[in-house]
Amino acid sequence: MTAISDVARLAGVSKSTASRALTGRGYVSEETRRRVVEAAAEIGYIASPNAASLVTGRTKNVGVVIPFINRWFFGEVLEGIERTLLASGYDLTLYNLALSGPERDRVFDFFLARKRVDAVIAVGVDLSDAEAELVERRGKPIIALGGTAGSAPRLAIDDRGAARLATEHLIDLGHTRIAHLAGAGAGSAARSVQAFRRAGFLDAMREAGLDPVGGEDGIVEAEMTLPGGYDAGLQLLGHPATRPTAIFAASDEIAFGVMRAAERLGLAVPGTLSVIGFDGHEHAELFGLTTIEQLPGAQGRFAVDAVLRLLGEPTGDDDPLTPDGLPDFDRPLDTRLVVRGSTTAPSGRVLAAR
Amino acid sequence: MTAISDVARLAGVSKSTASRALTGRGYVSEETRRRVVEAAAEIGYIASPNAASLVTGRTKNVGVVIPFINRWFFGEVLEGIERTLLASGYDLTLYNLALSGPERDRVFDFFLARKRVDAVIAVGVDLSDAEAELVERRGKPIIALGGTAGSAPRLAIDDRGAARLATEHLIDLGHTRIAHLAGAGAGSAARSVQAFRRAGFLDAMREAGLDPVGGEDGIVEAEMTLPGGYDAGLQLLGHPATRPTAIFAASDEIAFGVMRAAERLGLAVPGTLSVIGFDGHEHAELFGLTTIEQLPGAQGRFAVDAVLRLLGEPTGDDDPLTPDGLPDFDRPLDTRLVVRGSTTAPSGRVLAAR
DNA sequence: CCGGATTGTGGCACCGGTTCCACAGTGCTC
DNA sequence: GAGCACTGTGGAACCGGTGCCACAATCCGG
Repeated sequence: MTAISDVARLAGVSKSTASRALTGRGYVSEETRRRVVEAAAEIGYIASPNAASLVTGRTKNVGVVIPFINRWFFGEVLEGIERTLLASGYDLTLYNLALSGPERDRVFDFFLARKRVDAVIAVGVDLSDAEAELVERRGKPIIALGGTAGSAPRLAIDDRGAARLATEHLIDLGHTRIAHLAGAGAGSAARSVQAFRRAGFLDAMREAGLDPVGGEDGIVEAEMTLPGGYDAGLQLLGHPATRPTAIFAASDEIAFGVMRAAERLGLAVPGTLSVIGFDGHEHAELFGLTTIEQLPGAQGRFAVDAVLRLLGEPTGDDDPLTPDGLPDFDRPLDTRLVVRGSTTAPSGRVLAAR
Repeated sequence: MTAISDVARLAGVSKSTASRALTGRGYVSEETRRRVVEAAAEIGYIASPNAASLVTGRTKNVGVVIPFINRWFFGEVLEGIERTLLASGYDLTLYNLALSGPERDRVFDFFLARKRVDAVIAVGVDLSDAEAELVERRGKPIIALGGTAGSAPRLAIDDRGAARLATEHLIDLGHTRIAHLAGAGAGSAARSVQAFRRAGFLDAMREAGLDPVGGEDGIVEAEMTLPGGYDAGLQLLGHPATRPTAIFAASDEIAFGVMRAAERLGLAVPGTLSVIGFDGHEHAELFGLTTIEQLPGAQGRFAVDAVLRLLGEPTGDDDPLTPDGLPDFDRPLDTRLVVRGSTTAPSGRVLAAR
């Protein structure tokens, strides 16, 4: 266990000079710095971040709260965050936060409130005001990515507008019997991504004067996974009489499940059924899925940039997004409609049947 | 910023007594403990892990090195690790380690060598002896899960034996024209999972006196992703003359890609082509994929248990795996063959064509 | 040539805990 | 009743750095 005092002794300087030489803060002559650095290398000195954090109050560590790891969107975000933090010399502490329950409270009380992280990035979760305040009161900024965290700055796409766009794409193609496979929870949690997408769907339908097809109140909920989409798809497509000619799925994973269900039922996509997804999943191209593309990896990087700026870290980015150097939290993140083979105009046969 | 001295003052005791009362170490009367705990709660005291780590040398933090996040197997492992660590009060610091390159060196030199983590779990990577030693020399145990880390203890399935079993399943069904879609790198990195699976395939083929079909030397390599399997599948299945009747894919994701390629080419699975995968992917059931199932989530928990034992942490597990309380690193982790609809006996037509 | 600014260095307190040691009181054994 | 183990508590050193302050030397402007 080599300490900085060992380095100092070997280099023939005081602890403070050694510290200045190694951190680059304060005045040190070039000659002295060289000697200290050499001494450190010679004995394999590695600074203790703990000791440094204790006095500086900075940990060079960012906490990431994320509800799922094994869903494509979240995995991409996490990868983007990880790479960017690493490049800036920050560690990433992962909290795979369940949506609710005692485990969740524990994460806040026991983990996040402690002084281990400098900031928190909350991905795709809705933190209550109390939860957010618990962290912020301790001087740690929070950035919400695709969710909310009390009144903390929020980076997100325009889910509602994009969902509306997706639905309008189907309407423009001539579909009138359109269903929405909403993400589970779209009805309950008012501010969730699922709820926004559902609202956007309803916006477009209402404006076009169309009634949603399927389900009890016109919308079927599905777990945001491929099997979830499959099950909901079987349910929705099971009865020929009430079958829609087009489906807007709340995520690409749901859409893949629907396509699988359609295949199982012998329904041709897009011949008999058009499907549009949401996310821009990496498999969307291979399966020819029309979708609303967003870029989760880039969003992760973006969130890290924002956090580092809040921490006053130089980001080396000489083109700040706004004059004050902070990103414009009001501007939604980029999305675009990518039209592929899974959507087309409704077939004459089906139109006639209607 | 409340410190333990504030708690001590409020409770009318000394710092040391407050510390003992809160950590539960050493003698404190029940009455005093109660007063201290109350005082702590009253002022919202939260201990600084930094300060504690500085003196105890323990960080209650485990580093996880993992090459991919967005591949099913790794995502599952990560989730399993995360939950288990959290339940034991440990933090998880994530290092999304690329397979090689300067970033990789940086992770070792800059991050892992520092004193931030108590131990390292290396998932699906092959750490060189030098890399492993760099960490172990600092007194931090390493556990390798499904990879290697110098001479560190290793938890893994029997990839070679399981691959052999998968291949034998195809042979038992009567297939003779069998191809293997190996994971990219199976040829180069000798100790990789891909290489073991490839070897197991060759074991079975050799024993049955069969020559592998397809590719230059009888094996086609694929990225271990769905698109990777799709591309390799198109290539392998493109020429009717050399087309195999069965494929053993090195991962389920490759297998899904192959099935998609077969669909594109109009080849029925399993009618014309049998496919067996490897991993037990959560979508395998939905797609009727025969596979070698392993349980990555459980493996992650298992690795954490092993690490906590190495750290001398009581795990509350009163049924240790071996008498010394450490898992049996020589016994391979569980796998089993799960037969579903994607494999069957070769059709007469194809047999005749041969 | 003098005085203030700048550069370079060492000493020391301090961050917030843990732990060792000393000491006092209590209960028990012989 | 002496001796000892055990319980309970406070004082102080210490973990490994950082940063403030004092001090010396050099530089530069007027």
